[in-house]
Amino acid sequence: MVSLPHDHNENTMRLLAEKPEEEVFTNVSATFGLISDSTRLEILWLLCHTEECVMNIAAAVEMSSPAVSHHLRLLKGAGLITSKRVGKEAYYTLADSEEAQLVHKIVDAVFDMNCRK
Amino acid sequence: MVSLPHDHNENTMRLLAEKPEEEVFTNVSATFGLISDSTRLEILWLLCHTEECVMNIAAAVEMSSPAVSHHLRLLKGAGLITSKRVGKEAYYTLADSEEAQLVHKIVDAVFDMNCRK
DNA sequence: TCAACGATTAAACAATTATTTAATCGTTGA
DNA sequence: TCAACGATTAAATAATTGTTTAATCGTTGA
Repeated sequence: MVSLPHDHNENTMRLLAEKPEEEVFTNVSATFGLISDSTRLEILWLLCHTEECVMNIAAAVEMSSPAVSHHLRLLKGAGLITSKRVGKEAYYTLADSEEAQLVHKIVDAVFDMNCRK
Repeated sequence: MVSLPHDHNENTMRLLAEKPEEEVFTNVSATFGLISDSTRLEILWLLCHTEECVMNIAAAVEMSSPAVSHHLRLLKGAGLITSKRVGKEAYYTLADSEEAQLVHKIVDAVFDMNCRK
């Protein structure tokens, strides 16, 4: 329950009463954090459209495999991508979850907008 | 034009041919960067629903005004919010632009999803 | 079985980003 | 006009995050 120094908008107090928990902001911002790094976004974009092993992903985004591995771990930890091991290779692709679908849609929407201007 | 160490998915080469420019990834990830900080997300959420001065925003998110000012500057620089000065106060609110609308929609969608679970 | 390969991990380092503190600017009203 | 207030800026500091390097793990095929 916060009190405001100034009182010029009755809207605000009502609004603050229904403000989501701190934790929700943390979780939501963490989701955006996953795609706020251009390398990681590039990797995710790739995995939205194909399934690939670490070496190929690394070549595609022109980064070392440890760096890519690190980003993959974050994306996987958040449940946005999945992996399977086939022989020596680990293949990554977009997860089949509601969250992954939503992020995919969101990424597409922002790309659309950004490519129009 | 990249070449891949391995060749196990014909999809990928085709895909890479239409991969967006590096700059697009940078711009898009920067947009997500704006809402990847929980304080800034909280501020933006607030300004999506009301118009307020810096002191009240600072009280609502329980931060100092210089810190809030700094975040406001980033959001404004990106065109997501606007401000007007009335007397001593500066009032901030969501910008009336296509980009701001899209970000608003996106934020709502992720909140919805996060609050259901 | 062991060398080669791809993937992962950990530690060190580099870079970026957020917050605090202190100083300054602009506006108002006494 | 000047003191009080709200907002902003700048510099210093703190915290977070990304990348490199080196070492390790798991799998395969010679």
